Amino acid sequence: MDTSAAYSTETERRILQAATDIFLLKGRDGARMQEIADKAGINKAMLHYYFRSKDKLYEQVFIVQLEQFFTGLLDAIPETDDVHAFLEHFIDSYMDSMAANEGLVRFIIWEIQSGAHLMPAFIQTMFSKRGYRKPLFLVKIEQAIDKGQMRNVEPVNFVISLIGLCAYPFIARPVLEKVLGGLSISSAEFLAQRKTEILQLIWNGIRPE
Amino acid sequence: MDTSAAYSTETERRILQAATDIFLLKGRDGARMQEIADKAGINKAMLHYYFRSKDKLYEQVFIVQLEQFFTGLLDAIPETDDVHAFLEHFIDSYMDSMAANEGLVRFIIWEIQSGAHLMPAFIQTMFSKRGYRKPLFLVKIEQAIDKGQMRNVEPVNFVISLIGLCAYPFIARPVLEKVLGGLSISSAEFLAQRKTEILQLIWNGIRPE
DNA sequence: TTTTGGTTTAACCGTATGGTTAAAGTATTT
DNA sequence: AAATACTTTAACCATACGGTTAAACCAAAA
Repeated sequence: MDTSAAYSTETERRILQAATDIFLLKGRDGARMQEIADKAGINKAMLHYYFRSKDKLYEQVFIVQLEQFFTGLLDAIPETDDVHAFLEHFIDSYMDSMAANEGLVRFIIWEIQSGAHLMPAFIQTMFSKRGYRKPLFLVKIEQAIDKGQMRNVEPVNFVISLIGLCAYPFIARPVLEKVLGGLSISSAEFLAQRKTEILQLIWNGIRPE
Repeated sequence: MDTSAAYSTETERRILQAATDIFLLKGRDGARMQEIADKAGINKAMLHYYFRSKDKLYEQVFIVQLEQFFTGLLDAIPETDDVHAFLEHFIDSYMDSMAANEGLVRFIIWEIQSGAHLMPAFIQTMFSKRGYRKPLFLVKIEQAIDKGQMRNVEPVNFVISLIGLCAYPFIARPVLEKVLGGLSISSAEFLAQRKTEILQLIWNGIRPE
């Protein structure tokens, strides 16, 4: 994953890139400043010179990564009013996004399990950058219910269900791949099958009575 | 959570109990041997005397905890042949179990994200203790499909969906509780609502065509 | 050319940590 | 009671780690 976007000096960029690689692989506690420095090919003191502390460096990496991920996610919410097409498109791009970012998924889950302490700051950053708009997703659901296009589900719970169905295989990836021997969650075959199974389950599950 | 079951000496039991508390709370890397010793009220050297190393101690805690969790889970698979009742019962007991073991969920997720390296050893332990039997869950699904009680879903994917729908709120708990301000995932109200939403979604979703 | 200010390096520091050890304590056996 | 084997303790050890510092380096300003 490329993080070099807007960071001024070459050194700063190399640090952030190396820190990203290491933090995604080993987590906050598992990562070592020396290892990051080595990977960046610079002196360890530079890490502190540019980012002050391990915590601050981690926070930077976290914010950049999460921003990229959520930006991709929000941009993937399609505009169509057709419920089936909407679901199909969302499931498709959300799962592709997770399949392509194994390290990032692990990173986010780690952070969440540690209490998601950086989340509020991140949410604020996102809001200030994109401007607040009422969650498009919930609006779409309410509209679809009003139009009788879907059953009267509880919108928030429905979003949790949809995300859960898509995300769970990636969260549980290491166990699943061990238990289901040989199967690869990111393989084209599994992904395709999973996508259609989710779509069918949801589509039948919300069909108006 | 009580872990004292079959451990011989008082000291051994106290160590394991303290280690469980600390590991569930702070994870493998975050936990300190000294802290565990203090909590157990014994000398740090005892940890190594009885469990050799931090890794070995962690492994013991992990196996005991996971065994308790999965035993509870397997015992919760109801015997009924009625699909709706089966689903209702499973969702109910699975979610109650997760709601009551916040620390354990975090612990398992941590371990999974670290690569689930202890899983194979654990699975072997479980098999040797309970004897191998073909997963009851999959058998039930195949039977229900044969009898025309549910749509022709892909069984493994269906299990992943069901588990994902139940587990996701607990996995994402810290974010959800922050984003949905004030809401408590373990509250009776949310749990009840979530259970019925899952059951409805699944039940409608697998209805034969 | 000298000065200045940012950048980089190697060496160093204090501390926390997992782990060890030798000796003391305690129960059990002979 | 003496010997033996197990248990517990306090002190200690080596190392790894995050972080600091003083000096060197280097480019641009004066």
